[in-house]
Amino acid sequence: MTNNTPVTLKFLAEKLKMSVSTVSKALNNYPTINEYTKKRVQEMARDLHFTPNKSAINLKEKKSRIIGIILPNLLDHFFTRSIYGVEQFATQNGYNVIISQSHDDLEKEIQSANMLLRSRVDGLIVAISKNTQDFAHLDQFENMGIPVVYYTRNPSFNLSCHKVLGNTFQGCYQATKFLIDRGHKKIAYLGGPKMINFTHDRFNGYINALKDNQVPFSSELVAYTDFDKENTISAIQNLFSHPENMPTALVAFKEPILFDAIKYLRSINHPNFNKIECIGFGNTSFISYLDSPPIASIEENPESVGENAIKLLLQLINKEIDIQNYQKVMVDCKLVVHGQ
Amino acid sequence: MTNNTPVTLKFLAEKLKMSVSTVSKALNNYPTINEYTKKRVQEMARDLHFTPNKSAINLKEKKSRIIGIILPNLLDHFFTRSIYGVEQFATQNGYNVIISQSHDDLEKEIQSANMLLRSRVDGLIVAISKNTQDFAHLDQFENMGIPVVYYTRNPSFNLSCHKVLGNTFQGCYQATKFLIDRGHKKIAYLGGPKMINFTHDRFNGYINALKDNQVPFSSELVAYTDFDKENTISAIQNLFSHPENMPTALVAFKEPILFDAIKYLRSINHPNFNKIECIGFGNTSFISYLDSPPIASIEENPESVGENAIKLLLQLINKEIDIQNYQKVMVDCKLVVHGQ
DNA sequence: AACTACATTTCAAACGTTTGAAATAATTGC
DNA sequence: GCAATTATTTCAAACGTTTGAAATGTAGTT
Repeated sequence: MTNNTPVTLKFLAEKLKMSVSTVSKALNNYPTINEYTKKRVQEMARDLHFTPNKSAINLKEKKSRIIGIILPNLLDHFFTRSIYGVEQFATQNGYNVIISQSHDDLEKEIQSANMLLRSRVDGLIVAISKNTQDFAHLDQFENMGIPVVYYTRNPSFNLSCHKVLGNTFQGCYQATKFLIDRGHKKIAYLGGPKMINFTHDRFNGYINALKDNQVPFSSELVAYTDFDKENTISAIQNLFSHPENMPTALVAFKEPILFDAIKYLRSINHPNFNKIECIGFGNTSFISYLDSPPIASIEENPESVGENAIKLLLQLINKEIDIQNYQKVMVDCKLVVHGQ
Repeated sequence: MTNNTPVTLKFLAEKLKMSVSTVSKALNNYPTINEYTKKRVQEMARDLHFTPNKSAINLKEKKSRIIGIILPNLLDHFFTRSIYGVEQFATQNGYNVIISQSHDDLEKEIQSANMLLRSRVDGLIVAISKNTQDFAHLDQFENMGIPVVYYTRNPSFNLSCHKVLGNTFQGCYQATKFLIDRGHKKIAYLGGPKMINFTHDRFNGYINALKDNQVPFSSELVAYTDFDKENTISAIQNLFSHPENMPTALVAFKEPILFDAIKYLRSINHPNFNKIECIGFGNTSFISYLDSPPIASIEENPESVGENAIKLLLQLINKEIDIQNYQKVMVDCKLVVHGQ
């Protein structure tokens, strides 16, 4: 049975023969309302399935209790796992979350931003697209007093924004150190696209681990790839083409690249294949299905990154931190060694 | 520079020394408004970064142009891919999407439903949790005239609801037929949790393919597992424990189960391991990294399932289809044969 | 009975938009 | 030059809620 008259406060008030404000206050448990009245109102509201209209409340309250998230896509487990952290904490604090994918396209990112602005989100969490150079569409939010927290992918050159990042330097340092401790001297580094901001941090983690442990650096042991397969293969070929600098270990920027590397080395029957120890960022369950799994993974703790982002955002929303007092939060990575 | 006075129609009106209604109509391109006036208003709106308040519009229009989606989780590629289809088509038609995860928990699903109801979504797309038996929280929507489309996971016993489903019978039939055509007589079937509604459809696809091709059926070739690893292993052990019914091929309910199966068979060095041909539902990019990949995958076309769901939902919202005229849409699977 | 004190309820305005009806201004025809 | 049209703008109510101020009701005190 479809109910035609929507159940509003007014409707309840008429049924109960009292004023709208009494009904409202009764439902919101105002101390000035008589207990018996409250009970009557709440019962009626329940029986008639009264559902408060959020639009009306938002309009009155001038806030939406909605957090917007913009991210490149939902196919990357890093992002979906990070959402888990955001959602969990947001829900606990009475906020809802609208997720919008940019598909790594600036135009789509702008659209998403505008729609979230119209929806008057109380705050925004964003991982920018590969192509975002101009930030007008995101600066709008701060101009309207709506806090923005950049997470993971962020405008690295810009210090005037809130950021929550994986400590990708530390992660890469740790991985490299781990390999050094296992006796490797020729550790290859396969980096990601240079335009992604933390590419350099990871490289620095690698370099510093070498330096701190007196392992000589060679540029022959470093190559970069975007996420394109062909590109990755040629980068690996490059890495393994210098006899005097033949890698015995590999640190890779991200999981799919790492898998491509492992697969390639296996396919060419590299003589020391089973000696080569690999580590990459990311730690999907799929690893357990590989026949030659990486020796360890750099777990980026996406849930924790998400949780830190929403925590910071809520502090900004609640003005516990001034919006101009720009914060930078680093979330450590954890080296997960895979069992045999 | 943070702007304190929010830019509203009223604010624009004062600046321009005209009435709020003129401003509103100018922005909405009413034919009765003078062209020059429109231009002035639109310029001012642009310059002052006027952003219409969606809550106010929703309240007035009595619709939100928001579609709600409830699904078990975002870690499953089927769901994230399906969202792509929904989002794409929704955006094209001026709708936004709020995604909510139930984490396969009924309590959380109820919470999600209530929050979407308060948000006055114009329609709901839902894949129910494993434990959803009672539908009161979802029936609310239809009672308020808000259409609901169940997709993938749905209340199978209930005919009075709109459904969009993968044609899982056809997918499984096709896969089984493919294996029969390759000469297999002993094809094992590894099914999923019995409480998921399409478990039976898949099994029927398997059975019917056997029947239609005069391949004798044996219950020794059938086993079930929930998604638990141990459970899966013991199911496989079971399948391969009958000498007179030793499988030479396998159809698996879903990808992780399939991978577990392949891994196990490899680990025990099954004598005919490289002869055993496997197929499973799902078609992730991981497959390319496996050393013993499945011979084919049953591609469920999640994007298409999502797109069909949102298309149907929009037709219901626009009353092109009566809400009581319950629809069932089936989306065919496609067998993707791997490798050379 | 009159007053105070307190408990409870109601009034009325506000949030930002839309839109049909009414008002006003500009143009045309004669 | 004035009525009749037509073009353009404004008025005012409505959407569903919240909330401080005002009004009303009740009980207690003298």
